[in-house]
Formats: sequence, structure tokens, C-alpha cells
Amino acid sequence: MRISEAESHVMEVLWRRHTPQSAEDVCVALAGQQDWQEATVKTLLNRLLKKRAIAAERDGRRYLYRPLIKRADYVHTESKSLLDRLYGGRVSALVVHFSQRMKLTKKDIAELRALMEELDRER
Amino acid sequence: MRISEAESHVMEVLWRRHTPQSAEDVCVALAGQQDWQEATVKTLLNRLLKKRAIAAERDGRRYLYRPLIKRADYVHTESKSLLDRLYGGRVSALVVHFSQRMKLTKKDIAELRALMEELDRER
DNA sequence: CAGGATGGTTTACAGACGTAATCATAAGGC
DNA sequence: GCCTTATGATTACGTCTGTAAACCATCCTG
Repeated sequence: MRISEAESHVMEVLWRRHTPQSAEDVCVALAGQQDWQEATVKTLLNRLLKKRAIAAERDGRRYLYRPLIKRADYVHTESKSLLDRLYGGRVSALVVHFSQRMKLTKKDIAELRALMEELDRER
Repeated sequence: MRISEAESHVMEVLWRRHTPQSAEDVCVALAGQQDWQEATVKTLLNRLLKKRAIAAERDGRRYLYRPLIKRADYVHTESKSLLDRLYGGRVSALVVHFSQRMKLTKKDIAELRALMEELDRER
């Protein structure tokens, strides 16, 4: 069950807010960023419903939507697929790539170092 | 200029072999892995041509194809886009994610550590 | 009660994608 | 020279995507 690019923007809104959101809430949250008509958002919500990526519960004359799949799971399948396709599944290859192409930020480096130490301690 | 999933398999073949390949070469290289008819591969080659992702030079009655875009560039745009969409552009966030979901391999850890040291030395 | 506002449901439609079959053409074999 | 064969070019076609408009039910408001 694939979530498309456009759909993912809707999912991100639902993930960010932790309470169920109406279609209009989603529109508002996306305004300025996606510049979609309300109709578009409604289409996306319906497609996500059909895919069972989200659920809707009635609230008076409207619905409130909430995610059924966890962001972490989504992030993982996307990330793992890229890692496998482009880096032969090697995390370090990916980091090396970024360190060459982009210059890691100081923060990135500090955090990576901390992570390394933590992994040491776990051993 | 987006390279689709199917197209990327063709590109990978052209990137792997460093000399221009005929349509049939590509078919052979993909056999067993993609199980496509020759017609399918030719369609993909043509779409890649149209997108100017590859070039073709005549070789008698056939063409030899070679990539116009560099794999590293492709890898980078794909990776960067994922990093931005899902990790707020933070490389360390991505690594943390993998370290939690997948257990990094010893090799990954060793290489990351080496990379960290190298970054230190560069400073 | 009629008409606009509000929110959901259905339909639309062009372009990308995956996957090919068919058509055309040139070249080599008989 | 004609027929088969290899190859590229054209056409096909269903599905998915992005982006909505049109339609429909309902509720509030004057």
C-alpha cells in the first residue's frame, strides 16, 4: 500500500496534530504550503481512506480523520527502500555520501558522535 | 526531470557497465532480475532518451546507449529529497532512526567511527 | 420556507508509469 | 530479388497521480 507524494502531505498534517482533524483543519494546516483547493484535499483524504491509511469518525455533519499507520513505519519503509536501492543497504555508505556532498552540520556531527558512544556503551 | 522506478533499473545497468550498451545488452543484464520483455526495455530506453537522461549513438543497425546523468547526482537528489521530507534535513536523525529500527552492522559502526575521526582530523 | 453556506460523494481529465504488442525498415541469407 | 530476422519507432492500454469541478444533502438564516 503505497502513499503518494501528495497524499503524504496530508498524512504529515494528521501525524503532526495528535487529535483527529476535519477536512477543513487539514486544508488550513496546508494553506500557504501546498496551495490546494479544498476539493483536492478531500480527494486525497478519500484515497487515503480507501487505502486504510487513515480512519474517519463522524462528528456531527462532518468527519474527523486520524492516521491508522504510524509515521515511524512509513518513514522506515521509505528509508529502507532508498537505502537498499541506492546504497546496497549500507547505512555508513549513505552517511559517507552525505558527508561528501553536503558537509555535515556541527550538530549532525555532535549527534553522530554521541550516538556512536552510546552504541559503545551498549556493547 | 524525474526518473521512474522502472527506468532506474535500466539506468543502473548503464551505470554499472562503463561502456555504451545495446538494448539487448541491457535486456540480458536485467534478465532474471526484472523479467521484462525486450519491448518493455526499449520503451524505457526511449523514455530515458526523451528525458535526455541517456544518449544513443548509432552502431550499424542498432544503437548503443550511455548515461548522460551521473549516478552520484541521481543518488544525491533522491537522498536529499528523502532526508528533507522525512528527517527535516538532519543526517543524524536518519542515522538515529536506522540505529533504532535496524541495528547497525558492526561494519557500519566501524565505518561511521572512522568517518567521525576523519572529520575530526579535517577540522 | 427559500436560498446560501458547509461538508461529503462522484465524476473528470490530463499526464506519468508499467508493460507490452504491432508496425516499419534495413540487412543478411538463399 | 525475396524472405526472414533483428531492431528501432509507434501505438496501446489499464492504473495511479495530481488537481479539481460538479453534484448532493443538510443546516442555518432571513
